[in-house]
This record gives sequence, C-alpha cells and structure tokens, in this order.
Amino acid sequence: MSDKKVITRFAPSPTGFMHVGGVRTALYAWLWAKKNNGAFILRIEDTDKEREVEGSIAHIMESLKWLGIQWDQGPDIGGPYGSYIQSERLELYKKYALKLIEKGDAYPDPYTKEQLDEFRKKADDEKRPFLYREHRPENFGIWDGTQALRFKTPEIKSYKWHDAVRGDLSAGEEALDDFILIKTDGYPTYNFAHIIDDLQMEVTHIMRADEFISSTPKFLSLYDALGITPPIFATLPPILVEGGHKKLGKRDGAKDILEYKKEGYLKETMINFLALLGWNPGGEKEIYTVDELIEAFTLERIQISGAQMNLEKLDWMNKEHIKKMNLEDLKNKIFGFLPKEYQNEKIIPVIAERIAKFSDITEMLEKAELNFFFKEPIYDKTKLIYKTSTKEQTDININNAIKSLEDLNESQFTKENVKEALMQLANALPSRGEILHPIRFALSGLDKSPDPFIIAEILGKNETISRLQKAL
RNA sequence: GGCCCCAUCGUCUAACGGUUAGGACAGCGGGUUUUCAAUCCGUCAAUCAGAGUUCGAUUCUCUGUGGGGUCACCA
Repeated sequence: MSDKKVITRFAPSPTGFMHVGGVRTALYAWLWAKKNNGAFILRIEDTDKEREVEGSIAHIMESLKWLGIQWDQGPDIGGPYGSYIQSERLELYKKYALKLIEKGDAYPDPYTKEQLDEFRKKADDEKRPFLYREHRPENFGIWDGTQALRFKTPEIKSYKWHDAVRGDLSAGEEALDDFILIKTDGYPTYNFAHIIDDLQMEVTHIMRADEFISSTPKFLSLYDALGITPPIFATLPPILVEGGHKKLGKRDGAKDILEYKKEGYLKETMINFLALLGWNPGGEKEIYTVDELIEAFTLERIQISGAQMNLEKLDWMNKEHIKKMNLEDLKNKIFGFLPKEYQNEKIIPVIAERIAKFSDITEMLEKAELNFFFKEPIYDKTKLIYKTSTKEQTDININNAIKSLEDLNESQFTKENVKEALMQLANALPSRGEILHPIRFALSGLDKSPDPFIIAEILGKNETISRLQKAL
C-alpha cells in the first residue's frame, strides 16, 4: 500500500432518513479514516432530483452528528475540493464527459425511451439478458446536451479485481455495458459522478454495500478509459431484517436512526453494536468504546456474509453501556424522561438498573412503578401478610421493625444500616420474608419493587416509619 | 433466466489444516439477604450435503443444495 493519506467518504443520496445500514457504512468509513489519521468526507449525491426528499441533508447530518461520526470535509464545512454536493459540481462532470467524447469513449444515445423498452422486451422474450451495447449505433451524432450521454465500453472483457474484504472477485463480459454517464436532464448518473468525485477528492478507500459488486466491472471499465487507478474497494455485508434473510430496507420497517436516539439508546451503544454487526476483531470482548474500536478496526476482519439485526442484543448492549455511565450523565439522561416532581437524585440508581433504554422510564411511569417514592401508596392490606405468616405475626413484625428503625437517627438512615437492623430481626424468624415482605409492601404497595432497604433510604426515616405505622 | 456473491449453535460470532468446535445474546435450570431488576453459576444448541486433496478438513478444490444481490436516464 502506498503511504498516501487515507481518505474515505460517505456519500448518501438525500432521499429520506438514514437507517442502520447507511449508518454502518458511514461508521466503517469513518473508523478506517480515524484509524489511519486520514480524512473522512461527507458528500451528498443528489443527482436524482425526482427522488430527492426535502430536509434529508440536514437529517443525515444530524444523524451522523448524534453518533459523533464527524466529517472532516462536507457540504456545511467545505474542504479543499470545492462543493460537496454533486448538483453543485456539474461543471466537473461535464469536463470529464467531454474528455471521454473526445477520446471516442462516449456517445449520445439516439434512442427514445420507447425504443429502449422495446429492445428490453425483445431480449426478455428471447430469455436473453438485455445489453444496450448490442444496439450501439454505428455512427454517433454530436452530443448537444439534450440526449443522454453513454459510455462506450472500450473493451468487452471479463474483469478480475481485488476487494479488501472479499478477496479476489471476477465477473463475465455480460457485466459490461454502455451505461449512461449524463442523463437528459443534465445530471450525471451515480455510476459516473461518484467515480469523478472520488478521483478529484483523492479518495483512497470506498466502503459500500454488496449490491455494487455486480456493477464494479462497469466502473473498472470507466477507470480504464479515464486512465486512472481505482481506489481500494471494501465491500460490506448486508444488514438483514431481524428473523429473516432479506436485506434490511425502509420497506421492511428499517427505522430512522434518530428513532433509536428518541427511544433512549446511547450513541455509544449504537456505535458499538453496528461496528460489531458485520465486523469482529477476534477474541471475546464485546463492549468497546469508540477509541477502542478505532484502534482495533481492520478491513480484513469485516464479515463477508450478512448479519441479522437483533434488538435483544442491542438492549443488552445498551444496559452494558448504561452501567459504564458516570452519575452526572446518568442523571441528565434519566431526568430527561422524568417529570419535574420525580427528579430526585436518589432514585437514579434504582431506575438505572431496571431499564434497557431510557424510554423504558416512560413505561415505568405509565405502570405507576415509581409513584410510591413520592406519595403514599394505596394497597390491599391483606397482601401485607407473607405467604407463611399470619395477620397477628405480621403486626408484631412490623412493630418490631418500627422500634428497631427508630433507634437510627436521620443521618444514619442509609440502606446499609436499615438492612443491618432489619436483617437482625429477619434472621430470628423462620422465614425472612415474614418481616421483609410486609415492610417492602408497606413502603411500595407493589408486588414487584426494589428492595425495602433502598426504598427506606430514599423515603427517609420519617416517611418510612409513618408508612409502617399506617400498615398496622 | 444470465452474471455475481454468500453458507459454524435460533441470532451475532471465534477457531496458523491438528481444539472435548470457544464466547456473547436469546432460551432453560439453579444460587444469591422477601418480590421484580441486577448479579453469579450451570445447561441446551452449530461446521448445508456429497466427492476430492491430505496422516489429518469448519478451514483448500470441485459439484450439488439453499440463501442473497444485480441486470434503470435509482443510488
């Protein structure tokens, strides 16, 4: 490999939101640039004005920014190569188009759409693949810009090439055809524009999904005609729909990546998860920081077969990253989902260990699982009695608990001290639940809740004893 | 249909041609100071099939099967 500076790019078309597939492509390109102290370019491929969706560019940038995938050159911040939006680079494509015409490697397409459809239908009826080059006109007219401009494939041959992920690849002659360089609307096609841009922007590595393998021979033929050495190709495996084997796409319910943000997945989780969905450094480590990923990332270890999306694993991974958060960050995240009156720092750890993603808090609120921290619970008193106990015994146990807790002063009222005091009583009983259950239930009013010690600490001495007395 | 790509537990994956085929998620079963959560331990579970090369194949080759991609004036 040369010692040329590594330059990668992510080049989405602004046709809507980004889903995990696109994000992962961007991530890998970014990781590779970072790893090599190179540059990462964001380029907008807006040459299909029909499919363009208003607001997409802002949305794409917002998505990447959320994840910390920061570009070094792009539409908003510019860079040394002019505009990073293809529709603003038409002069450049035209320049290369004229060069190809001059060399005899491009010609205006004389056919109407209807004529082409007919050719296609005929090939289809004869069960042959349609090849435009079989209809290539003998004499070319002059391209006046109103016709489509086609590439005149200089040599029909079978291509072999190397892919950093897939190894050696090849394709038959059927893969070559005279494809369109410039459309009748004056915009270049992807096939043409991306090659010119990558050349002009000095891109060294192209990461892209595997649907481009079959058109690579066409690209190679164009690289040949232009007399340039292609960048290194790294073909990424598809992300598959969960539970299926189809490539994940918007119509399969692929979500806007920012939905994951809204649901309260951490950006660290998404990066970690997507990095490992289709790449693996070997070994058994699964939780990575971004810096660790940059350090470990290699093209050779990108997977070649598709990987299914897996929300359960994503949830697990988010929990792991939540565990690694510091208290301040945790507080900010959790309070973002809590109403003002519930924003008590003491309940942060209790919530943190019970959620997979932060939007789960909303669910906890809906199920009234947090109310008891802030107001006295209303409950069915018969449920205070533990399964092996009686009403009389329960009263005695609660009374003993109250006495014992009253010995602790306000500042000593920590979960450790409460636990010590109560366990002393509990251990003297045939079953610890005979006292621990009624206390927990009296404090929370819930069948399922955190343990009584932490609840007591959060409520404080007065409130704890008051609730126990009411239980009697 | 032509061309091309892929193939290890249900899922994500590991394994210089030599391992009892490892880990993680999910599942199941337990332990942990009462319930849920968390945590710990255990357990179930895979090399698509058939040939070939080799002392030895998950690994290399071929064929088959299965899955996927692509054949646009979309990217």
